[in-house]
Amino acid sequence: MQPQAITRNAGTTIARQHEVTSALQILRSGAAKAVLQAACGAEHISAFYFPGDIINLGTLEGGRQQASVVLLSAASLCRIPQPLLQAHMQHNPALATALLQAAMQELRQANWLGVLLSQGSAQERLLFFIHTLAQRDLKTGGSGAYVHLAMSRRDVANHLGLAAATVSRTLAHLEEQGLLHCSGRTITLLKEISPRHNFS
Amino acid sequence: MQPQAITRNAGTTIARQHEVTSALQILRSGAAKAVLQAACGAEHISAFYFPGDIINLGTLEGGRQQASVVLLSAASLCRIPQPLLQAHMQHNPALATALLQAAMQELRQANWLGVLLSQGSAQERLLFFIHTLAQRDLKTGGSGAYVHLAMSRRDVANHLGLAAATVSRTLAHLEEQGLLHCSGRTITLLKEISPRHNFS
DNA sequence: CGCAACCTTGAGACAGTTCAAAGCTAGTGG
DNA sequence: CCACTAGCTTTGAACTGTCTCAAGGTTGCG
Repeated sequence: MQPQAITRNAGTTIARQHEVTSALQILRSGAAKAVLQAACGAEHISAFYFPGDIINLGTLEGGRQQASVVLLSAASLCRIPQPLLQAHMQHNPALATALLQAAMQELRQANWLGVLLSQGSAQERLLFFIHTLAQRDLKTGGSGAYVHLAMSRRDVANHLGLAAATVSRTLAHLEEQGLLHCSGRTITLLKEISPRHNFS
Repeated sequence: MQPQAITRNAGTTIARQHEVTSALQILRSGAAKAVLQAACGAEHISAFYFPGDIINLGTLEGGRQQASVVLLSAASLCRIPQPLLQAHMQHNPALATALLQAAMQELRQANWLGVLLSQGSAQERLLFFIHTLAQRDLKTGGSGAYVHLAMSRRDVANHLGLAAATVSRTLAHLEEQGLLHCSGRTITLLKEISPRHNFS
């Protein structure tokens, strides 16, 4: 019973909504999106995952996966079987705490997305999103000066509750303002971004 | 070191954003709202709490309170000091699991709110909200036939990402359609509500 | 090279917002 | 017990940010 290293291609579904699994998956490289499917057919991308993120926290202890997770690029995963996880938890109670903290972190992000979706303009939503990606880049050793979007405009739009056309237009507008430069899926930040909706 | 019963009046703040506390609080009666304050001054009501709900899960294990919690009516709380909680957890490992499950439940609700905020019309948002309250009423022994709103229209509007005027208008419209009857803060359900955005 | 998916841009439509005024309700103090 | 007040709710009218629809441009892959 060992942790397993796994590699998969872009487009692969690595977790399915409602699923009950017996292993925790952690993204080691690449990017993924969490897609929440409503009964009526509507879909919402509730989160994006990057290296270090836990994919299926929800399936712990017999819970069900809240959303399907689809890879946005080729990626590698680390799979930790449930029994192994439990063995570790017995030796190391801090692990349970760490998982609870991870869950609270996810909740925090979902709540801030709620603030954005309920009160932000298209521009605020986009700036916040880019800012978040840049922060993430900083934390994982990047310069924070440019951001590579792993996802399509349509995915960004869906996540932020906008139309794809609006994302396109708003990016163009931000570029006119000299805030950033945008070429394909690479965004170069030209000024400090201080989204109106700051974390706190 | 015992659990404490506490009673407070409407309007009392029973948890503050960013706070680090050393006790878990559970709502025993009454209702409350969780208010997330952004640095810019914007506020979003991320959730409403009802009897049985845990108010400050986020403060467990040195975590910080994610949002302020304000009572919507006179209420009673049960306060469980951290040491007591930990003592129980040692005897009963299932308790840690239960807390993680509670956190995942909160996350689930936040995610569904996201779907609603990003893709639902005003009518869908309201129907979903009322439906949720009715379901809650059913679970706690009510008939599910009528719903008492513990919160103001403005609070409902804020939570659903609408203007208060829109909530008022939409309720009037739903009443015209014969779906429900609305008198003050009491809503009587006249037909089965099947929101387009079903849980799943 | 050709296809399929993605992205951009324009024009028009519309749901919901804002602002404002008037009606209602519940709590307070005389 | 009633008058008063502050906040909540409703409703109207005008406005606007974003959506939808559609057409053309671009990219990348087989």
